[in-house]
Amino acid sequence: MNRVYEALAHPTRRQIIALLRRRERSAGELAEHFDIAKPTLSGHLRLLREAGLIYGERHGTSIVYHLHLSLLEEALGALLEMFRIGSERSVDDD
Amino acid sequence: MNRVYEALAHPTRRQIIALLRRRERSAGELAEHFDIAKPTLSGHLRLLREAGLIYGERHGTSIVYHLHLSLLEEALGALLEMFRIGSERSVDDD
DNA sequence: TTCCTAGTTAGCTAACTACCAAATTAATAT
DNA sequence: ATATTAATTTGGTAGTTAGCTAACTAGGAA
Repeated sequence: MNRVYEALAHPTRRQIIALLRRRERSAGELAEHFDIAKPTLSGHLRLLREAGLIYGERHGTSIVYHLHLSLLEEALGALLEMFRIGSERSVDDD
Repeated sequence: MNRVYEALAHPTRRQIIALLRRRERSAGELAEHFDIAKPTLSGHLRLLREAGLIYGERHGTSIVYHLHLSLLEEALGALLEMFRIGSERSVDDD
């Protein structure tokens, strides 16, 4: 879970997620949206992959990345739950 | 906004938020929950303060921290919006 | 004033992160 | 087998973060 929060901590990675939210894209397509070197982007993709937020499928020479939407929803749900937004505060506990 | 995500990236800071979600606490009370040196905790509090997620009020010698719930909700709302969970993907755009 | 408690700031080290260039792997085509 | 294209891994540097101890500041009490 911690990895998810860490993954979200970088603007580039949040934008990658936003882009994949619209549709799947190859690493090269994603690269066109950023002014950073390929290895740097590849590193961000690896981090997002390790956090379980995306996964890649090789199609010929290129690798197409997809968003693991279910996991993202789960993460956000956990976030909401953690802060218990909308629920009452308990009075008696530590 | 970026500061909010960065603030959420550390487990200790998320736990501080969770604790303050239940009720306000002084820095010292918070410290009891963690096995870290006071200055380290103070640093986390400063970071959360700079992200706008908490604020402190001095009461005598101690400083009582409160959660800025509205800002946290706003941040989570932005997160949901960013990923547009529940909405349709557009077909025509980049 | 002096002392005590609560917190923060300063200064430092160790560990980590972001980044790039160069080398490497993988798939396909010639 | 060789070449081409796409992407990742490796190796290195610069900057950042988390943690500590020691020193400092703020408020209240003796």
